[in-house]
Amino acid sequence: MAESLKEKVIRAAVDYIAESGPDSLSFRQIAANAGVSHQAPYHHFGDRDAIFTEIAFIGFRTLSADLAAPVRRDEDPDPSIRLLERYVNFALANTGYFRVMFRSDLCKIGESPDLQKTADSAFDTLVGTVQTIVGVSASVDDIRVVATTMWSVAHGLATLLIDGPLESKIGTLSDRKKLIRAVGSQVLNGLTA
Amino acid sequence: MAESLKEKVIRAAVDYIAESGPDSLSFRQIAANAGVSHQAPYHHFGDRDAIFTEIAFIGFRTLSADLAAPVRRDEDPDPSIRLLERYVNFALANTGYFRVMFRSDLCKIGESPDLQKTADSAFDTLVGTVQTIVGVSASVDDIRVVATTMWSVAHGLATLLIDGPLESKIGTLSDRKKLIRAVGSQVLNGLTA
DNA sequence: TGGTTCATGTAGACACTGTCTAGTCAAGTG
DNA sequence: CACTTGACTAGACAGTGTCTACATGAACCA
Repeated sequence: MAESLKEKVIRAAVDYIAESGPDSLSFRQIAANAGVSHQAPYHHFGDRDAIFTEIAFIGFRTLSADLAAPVRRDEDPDPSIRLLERYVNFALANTGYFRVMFRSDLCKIGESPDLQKTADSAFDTLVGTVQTIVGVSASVDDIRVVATTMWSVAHGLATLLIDGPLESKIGTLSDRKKLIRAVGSQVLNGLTA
Repeated sequence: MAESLKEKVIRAAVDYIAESGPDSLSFRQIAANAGVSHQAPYHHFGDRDAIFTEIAFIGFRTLSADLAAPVRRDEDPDPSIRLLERYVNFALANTGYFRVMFRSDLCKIGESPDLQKTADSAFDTLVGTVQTIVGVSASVDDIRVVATTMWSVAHGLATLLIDGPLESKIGTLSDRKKLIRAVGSQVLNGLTA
């Protein structure tokens, strides 16, 4: 089946966002590139925000699936490092989605129940992984703190890698895979202490 | 001395960005609010990007000063928790600046030597603090990894707090000061292990 | 079969935006 | 005095999101 206009628009938008950010994204330009009138996309998305909501939705669904996927052979055996790696790799491989997912001005998570549910499920996957790390006997507060720590590290590392300032500062250690694992084992020390 | 138009424009822009993000910021609106023609601000800033560059510049200068400030009595005695607290507090108290500083599409750090220098100095302050934590005997690679970890945690925590999804997930622990210190001591475990 | 509905598209208009260009006006300077 | 300079106004332009009206063709049903 041929790609529908809706899919075409999303793909073009995500590609553009990964390249140049969401701000200068022009609906009309995308429509023109697709060889279609400037109003055609509006039949699939109510307004400009709706496309960002859709992009965030797909993004959270993909992230959730990535985090919950079965362990592959080439991944780190430690679950917390693996979690960090998967989160950062998702962000780097899906920058167009990632850039939108956490921009509260672009997609109002609270206003779309579907989006809210998908975002929650991604977070639940993360909490579930954390639970296997700290053990079932841990208190609710402990789990929350560990989950927040893990999420912060992963999100911060991903953001800093994507938005640039990190790579240029870190220098020789900028081999990403090595850097991610080094940071992961650093944090891991704290979790198991 | 009365506030100049340039200062007025920056303050209005930062206030707006903290409230609604940088995307929908309108130069013309700000000019109108200041009771001035739509072209007046352009006399102080070459184009739309120039104001973001200026905002980022002030932001990095402030962050650098905050991180390097002498220890106050009400702050945590542990230097790494204090670093985390200061970084996150800066982001929460200066959201308008923070939102711009790490948006590579808004302010091209590399294109402005002044901005580059200020951003570097903020990072150097961070690395300096890390050095006092891990000790002078640590290897360069170790310092880099620890600095990256600290920066990632701080940046991720700040971003997640500002952009929303964290507060609603963490629930009872959402008292920010407590949360920040809990995450800090979690990571601290890893650094000192 | 013929009429209706509906998804999917086109086209024109509107207000708003950043930016370009030209012009105004007062303060300072030789 | 003439001239420059800094700070501002004003008009025009193309590009944008959005509103509205209209076209078309497939699906559905009496």
